[in-house]
Amino acid sequence: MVEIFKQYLKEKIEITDEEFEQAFGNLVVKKIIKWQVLLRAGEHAQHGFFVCRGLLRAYSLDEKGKEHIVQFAPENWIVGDRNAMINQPSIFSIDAIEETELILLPNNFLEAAATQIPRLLTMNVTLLNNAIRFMQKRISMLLGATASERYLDFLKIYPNLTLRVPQWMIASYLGITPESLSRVRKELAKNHFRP
Amino acid sequence: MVEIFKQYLKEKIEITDEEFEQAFGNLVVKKIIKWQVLLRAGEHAQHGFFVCRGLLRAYSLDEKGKEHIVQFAPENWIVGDRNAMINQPSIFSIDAIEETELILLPNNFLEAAATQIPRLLTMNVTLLNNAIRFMQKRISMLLGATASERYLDFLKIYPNLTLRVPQWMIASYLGITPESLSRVRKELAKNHFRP
DNA sequence: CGAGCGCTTGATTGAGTTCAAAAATCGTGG
DNA sequence: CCACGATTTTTGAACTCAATCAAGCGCTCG
Repeated sequence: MVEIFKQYLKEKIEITDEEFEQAFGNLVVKKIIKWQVLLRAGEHAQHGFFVCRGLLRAYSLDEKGKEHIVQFAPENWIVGDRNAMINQPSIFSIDAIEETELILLPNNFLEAAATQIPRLLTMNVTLLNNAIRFMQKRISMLLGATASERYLDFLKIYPNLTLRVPQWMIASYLGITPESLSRVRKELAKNHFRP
Repeated sequence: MVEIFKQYLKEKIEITDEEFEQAFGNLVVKKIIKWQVLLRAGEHAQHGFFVCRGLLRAYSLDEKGKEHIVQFAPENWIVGDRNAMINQPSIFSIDAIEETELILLPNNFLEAAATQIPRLLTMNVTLLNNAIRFMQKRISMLLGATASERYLDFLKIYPNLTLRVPQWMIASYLGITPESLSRVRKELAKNHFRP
């Protein structure tokens, strides 16, 4: 499993096997079952998570008790709570949609590892920038797109998740009801759309 | 004007006047008039901007030609395009809602200055994390909140912008029509709400 | 095998949009 | 400083997309 993370890093930055060992020798791999909770809103996160196999989701509850899925994290995604960095409770929860194998990334693991491999800092900034651009796109979409546009956008971003995520969760990610999503899909099917 | 930026930095990190001079001696201050454009979507951004006085907005256009305001940047806010970091064209435009005095922050100015003051890197990461949390909150809101909830949220985030930003722009930020915002305000006023 | 969950479908409702036009505010030149 | 034209905001009426409520179907897993 750690191999997968090494591969991921190698795509982002040049890193030798020796360097990897040196900086990430003691990574902890964790295997969790479906629906297992990794982080509960209000708690202080101890780790971020790199997904080797499986599927996680990050979601928040609004005052009305409604779930809003902020992000899915399939293979090769990192998900975690940014508030941990400034010692604040998490605003969202994280749990597993499938049985998942993941690597625990302690809150400041990148900063720590960077004492050995300074260019990890650059990578960290790149990752953060990516996250920001991703969210800016999402905001633009939520501001303007109709239900079916949102669904098409979801398909683009997470091409192979359609069958792995239950529809009511996709609906929650899109900010529409499961009923609406069902109708959107029906409409698209009628117009010969192939997912 | 540079004084304001120095003050801003001092609140974020311990920095002496000497250090500031050393790292930021050659900052460029720019004064722009109302409606002047600083960055056009599709261009490659050269700078981010720190607002000393005035008010900027970042907005994108969707395929239907509709404007979506991603962010306002009043005094002491930094706004810029993250795509510049990875040499990609900007997805949004930035212009001035008021006559504005700002400081140009060249794309890698923080990394450059960090050669002199390493703890600037930490600050950079903190800023990025803040941006992410801000956007996560915004996404949660857009997924679930009604028009009037959105407006109340806007008032909380930008308390003193109500009179400085035309209503049609606030509406664009909230993802509703100006007409709807007008009705929301009417309704709130009826219920003795004081802005 | 049946209880429960997820998905679909239908009918109804409602929040917000659209279109139109009046009222208020702003800004600019005389 | 005022007046006029343009822009912004408000108001009204009709409409639309998606939400809600409700019921039925099909699957799975206990």
